[in-house]
Amino acid sequence: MTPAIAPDIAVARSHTAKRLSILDAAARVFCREGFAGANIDLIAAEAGVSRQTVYNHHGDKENLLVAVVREITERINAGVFETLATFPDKPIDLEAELVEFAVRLNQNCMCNRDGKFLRKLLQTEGERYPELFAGWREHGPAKTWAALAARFARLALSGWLDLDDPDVAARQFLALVNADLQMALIFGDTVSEEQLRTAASNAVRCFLRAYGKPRPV
Amino acid sequence: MTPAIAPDIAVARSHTAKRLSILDAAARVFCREGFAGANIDLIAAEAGVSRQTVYNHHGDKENLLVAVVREITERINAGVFETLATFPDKPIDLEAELVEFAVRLNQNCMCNRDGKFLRKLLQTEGERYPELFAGWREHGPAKTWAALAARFARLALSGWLDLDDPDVAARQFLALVNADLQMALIFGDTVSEEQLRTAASNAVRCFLRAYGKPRPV
DNA sequence: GACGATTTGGACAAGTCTGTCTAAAAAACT
DNA sequence: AGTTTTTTAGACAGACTTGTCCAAATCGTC
Repeated sequence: MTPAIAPDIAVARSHTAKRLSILDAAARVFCREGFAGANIDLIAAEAGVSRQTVYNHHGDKENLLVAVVREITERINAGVFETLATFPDKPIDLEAELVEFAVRLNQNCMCNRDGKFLRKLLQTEGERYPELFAGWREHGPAKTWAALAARFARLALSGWLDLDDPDVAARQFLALVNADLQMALIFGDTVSEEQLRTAASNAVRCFLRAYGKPRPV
Repeated sequence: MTPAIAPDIAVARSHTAKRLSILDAAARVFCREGFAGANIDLIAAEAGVSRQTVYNHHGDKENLLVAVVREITERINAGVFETLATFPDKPIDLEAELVEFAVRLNQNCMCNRDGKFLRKLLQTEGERYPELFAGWREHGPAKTWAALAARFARLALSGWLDLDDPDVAARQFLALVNADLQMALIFGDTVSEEQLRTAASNAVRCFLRAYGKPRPV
């Protein structure tokens, strides 16, 4: 078996490596130059691959965009899921733990490279290829909001929070967390961890002033 | 005098009309297709003008982008300034008046066509032409935040609010107001006034739960 | 009706980009 | 070592853009 499987794996490894390299370069270039301005020769060069190879792997330029979006969406969803699992369901110090959670959320989902790429691609090409992003639209933020809302609802039930509408609260939490980062995100600046922590801290303080309750027994 | 001025005015009127028509069409096309994808023939057609006229007015394609950004930035700044003047400095019913203010702010500044254009152009071309948007960056949102913060500080002084940091509160207010509109804004959907009002209402309720005080005497 | 400025439509060269094709080279497999 | 698959480099046609040029047409004014 091994002699039959090993080559497949080897092929798959190099094949996949090139595939990822191309998707990576394509994401960078699409993001930097926009779809129309993206040059396939440049993508190939940045991927360290010949142009023909790009065409071999993904056919069309439009097809390449589809593949890029699919790839990034999957990575982001994984990151969101992973981070949501670290939500402080049974907190000791709710404020501190929410701040840490917010920092993780931003680092893993919004502020990393994938987040920046997806956000920009959405803005740039979202209207032109609505069907491309329709999936993300429903499975991405909507799912995130719902999951976060469920966590907040639980905290409300166990007496930590006083909420009317957990869905609204979840959206507001995310909005507050990004309040101080708007400019940096729009301009694609890199955000230092200190900025991230300050932003999260401000956000959580406001959130808990609005919805917090004294620590339950 | 009139015989000397009248023709100038008439010329200026038609000249200005065409100029605005071109800038308008250019904004639409740049926004839809990105800088690289924007076609000058298309801009001319949408402006109802010949291509040569576009070149007569603005010379270069890059120059045209500069003119578009300048024009839109000015319009937006005017809208922000005008709306800020309607801030409820001496409220009777603070919650209701803040909601109305938030709705106006979104209608006049964030959610109208100019706001959408500028936001998208910034995302698309902000990194490529940083000097182009540097002015906006400092004079736009920074000024808005500061002005709004000053209004909130006044409300705190007169006993309506309990604030640590008016600047943070101002950013949070704006973030909250947009919390429910994120998706629509990213995808360029049109936002109904009802959505706007609900969003503003949720935002103000949260904001006042965090920072509000019982009505002062 | 004549004049001056602006606008128009179309032609044009120069450049860029996509997507295909080829034959040669490299890599992987048996 | 021999075979098969993938990759490469380069040439190529076709299409599309930008920016310029020019002669004809249009417009508002005198």
